[in-house]
Formats: sequence, C-alpha cells, structure tokens
Amino acid sequence: MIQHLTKKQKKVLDFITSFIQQNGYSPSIRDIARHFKITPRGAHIHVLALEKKGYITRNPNRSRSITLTKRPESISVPVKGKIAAGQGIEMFEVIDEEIEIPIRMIKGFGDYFALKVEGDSMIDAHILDGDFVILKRQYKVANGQIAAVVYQNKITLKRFFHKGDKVTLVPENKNIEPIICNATEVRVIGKLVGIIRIYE
Amino acid sequence: MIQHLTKKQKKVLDFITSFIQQNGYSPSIRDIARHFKITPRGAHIHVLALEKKGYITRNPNRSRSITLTKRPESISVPVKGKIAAGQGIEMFEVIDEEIEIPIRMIKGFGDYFALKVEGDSMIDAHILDGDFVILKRQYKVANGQIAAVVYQNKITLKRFFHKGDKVTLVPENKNIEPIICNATEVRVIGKLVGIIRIYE
DNA sequence: ATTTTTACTATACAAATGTTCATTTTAATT
DNA sequence: AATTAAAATGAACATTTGTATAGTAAAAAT
Repeated sequence: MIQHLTKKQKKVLDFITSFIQQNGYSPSIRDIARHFKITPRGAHIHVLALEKKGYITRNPNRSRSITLTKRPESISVPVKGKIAAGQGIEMFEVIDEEIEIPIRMIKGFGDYFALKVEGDSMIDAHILDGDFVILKRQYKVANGQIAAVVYQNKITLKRFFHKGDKVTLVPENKNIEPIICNATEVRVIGKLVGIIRIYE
Repeated sequence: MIQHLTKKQKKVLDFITSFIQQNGYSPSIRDIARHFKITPRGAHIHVLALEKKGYITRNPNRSRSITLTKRPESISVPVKGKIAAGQGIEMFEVIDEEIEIPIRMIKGFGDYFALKVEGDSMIDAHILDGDFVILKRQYKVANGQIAAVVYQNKITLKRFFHKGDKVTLVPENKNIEPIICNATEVRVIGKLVGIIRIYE
C-alpha cells in the first residue's frame, strides 16, 4: 500500500524530481542534504522513508541510483468505520478494510481515511446509503464545510458552522433540525473531501 | 570534420545507453570497466573520448553523471530535382531521393531541400557536375548571395543582385554573360546553404 | 618509416558518496 | 501533560567512484 508523505518528505521528493529533471541524473544524499541545509544522515533518513513508502527506487550502496516510481493514480486509504449521516452512530466500529481513491481527491498532505455511510439522512447532499465518504483528518474546518464530528459520543456528518463559542451543525436533510451547542461539546475529526459510490 | 566513433567507443556508448535504459541511472566508470573486463583507467579514457566527441555529457567528479546527448549529426533532406547551374533546365524533374546533410549546415528553422547539379557551368564557384546543392526555401535573398531562381521557366543557380526593380543574375562562369532583367521576371526559390559532393 | 591515436595494464590516491551510532530537538497525537 | 513519530545533529566509517602516474602494445594515419 502506498502511504502518504509528510510535508518535508514531499519537499524532498520534489527536489529529487526537479534535480533529475534538470541534470538527467539523480542527486546524491549530500546534494539533498546541502539543499535543505541538513546533515547527510538527515537526508538519508528521508530517502529511506521515500523508498519505504514506494515513491522512489534505488540500489543500496550505489551512488545516485534513485529513480522515481511512477505515481499511481489511486491510493488506498483505510475504512475506519461506519457513519450515520443523520443520527450518528456509536463511535468507531472498526472495519478492517481499505478502499482505493483517486489521487486527485487528495490535496497536499495529511492523513486520509474513509467511512461508510449508513442511512439516507444525507440524501439532500447527494450522499447515499452505502457510499464511502473520504475524509481528511483535521480538527478544525472552515465555516460551511461538511465535516465528520463527534457529538454526544456519536459520530455524524454535518455542515459545520462556528460562531464565537457556539457551533451549529446542519444536516443536509430538511426533516432534521440543526443542532446548536457549545464548541466544547463538539469535536471535529475530519473534513469531507470526496465520496465514492459503487453501484452493484 | 565529423567526429566519428571507433568501433570500441561505439560499443561503450551502446553499453552506457542500455545501462541507462535498464537502470534509470548511468553506469559508473567501474561498471563500464567490469562489463568490458578492462581496468577503470581504460574505461575512463573511453568516457573522456565520448565526452570530447560530444556523444555524452557529464560533470567531472560527480559519480554516475553521464547523460546522453542525442542530437543527430546529420539530417536527411529531399532531393527535389536537378539543376543546371548555367543554362537552367526545365523545372522540377522530380527525383524520389533523400540525402543526408550535416546538421551544422542548417541554421535555425526552415524548409531545406537539395538539387542535383548537371553540367559544369558553376565550376568557377567550385560547384561541379553531380554535386548536390542544399537550399533553404526562401523567396528573398540578400545581394550577392547565391540562390536558385526561376527565370524564363527554367531553374538555375546564380549569384543574385537586386537594385530598384532590376535584377542581375551573375553566373559563376566567365564564359557566360550576366543576365539583367526586371524583378518580375525572376522568382527566387531558395538560398544556397551548402553543397555535398560524393566522389565515387 | 615515423608519428599519432587508440586501447589498454597495474597501482594508487583522493574525493564523493552511502551508511551507521548514539542523541537531541521538534512537531504532532493521544 | 504525556507519548509517539518525525526530523535532525555530529562525528565517524566504509565503499564507491573519479582520477592520476607511468608505462606497454597494437592499430591507424601521415
């Protein structure tokens, strides 16, 4: 499974890419170290990480032997559990599963995961029963975005509004009333970045 | 002078090429030495020769920094017909043929073609019967340049002078008189950029 | 015939490069 | 606040790698 890169690792990969682009051969460990003003050891660790995560290939003990692995157009993320978009369900019923999502769904870096939707309460937002919602793990979201939040010990998918120390959670379903509560009662766990629907 | 490779140098170049093809990075001097069962010094000399002759580029003191310079030293242009440098001959007797010309004969962009010379009337310009004249297709030339022109429905190679609305076509042969005529009677079809002579 | 170029050997040196150890600092997560 | 992971240091070590010296031998060019 291809894993996500940290910001620094991405920068290192970008440097390697452009170095190869410019020079026609790959940088040495020390070329990388010099560029980022770190020690060879530091650069080495990054290279090992990139190799481990499958972004580059190289031959140990061979100088400048880094080659870029072709970027896959999909990436696999863990399905962490189920989510009832309306009512909310008990927190993470763990599912040992992964789902492939298109790489373009991912912007920048971070930890991504999926939840499987149960019920039709997000139908007005065109999210159906059985859909996988793809979330970027983060604990703050901008006003108006759809986020997975924990409220009253239940995990639920809502449009999120923040004002002062009050939070409004709006379901995408006219039949369900918005929830207004204190910011302390709500914990955001991820921002909605996409959905995957698979028809049988 | 054309920098041609010796057989051994060609083999070394081929090895480098296929090594890069296979591994994605260039061989070290010792990789080459091992492959040909020679010493590093021997391999090094080959690499220096290839570099000097312009077939590869590299950075001194940088390991595995060989890159291939894949610029062809010749290019093929169509032989469009025959030309009688003195009298002119009937326009394009089409010949289905191509000729390789050195890349350095070409400056910038443009449409290049060749004509095969018949007769000795350009002998004073050292253009002989059987030579290929290489032309850049253009419809204006500077004063004094040799150009292929159409005059009286015949194609001919002449030194070209323009003054007012009069044109003077000077053959490079004392026995033939210059032609002075109206600009409207002459059509330039190409500028002479080189000749190729092949001895039997 | 003489000179130059090419193709090599054997050994050695020095710079470049990959790698490791023991720790510390920083940042993110629980 | 405590814990974990990521990022980094600094000095050293071990290969790998490029390069040099000093020469031999054969082929190619003049």
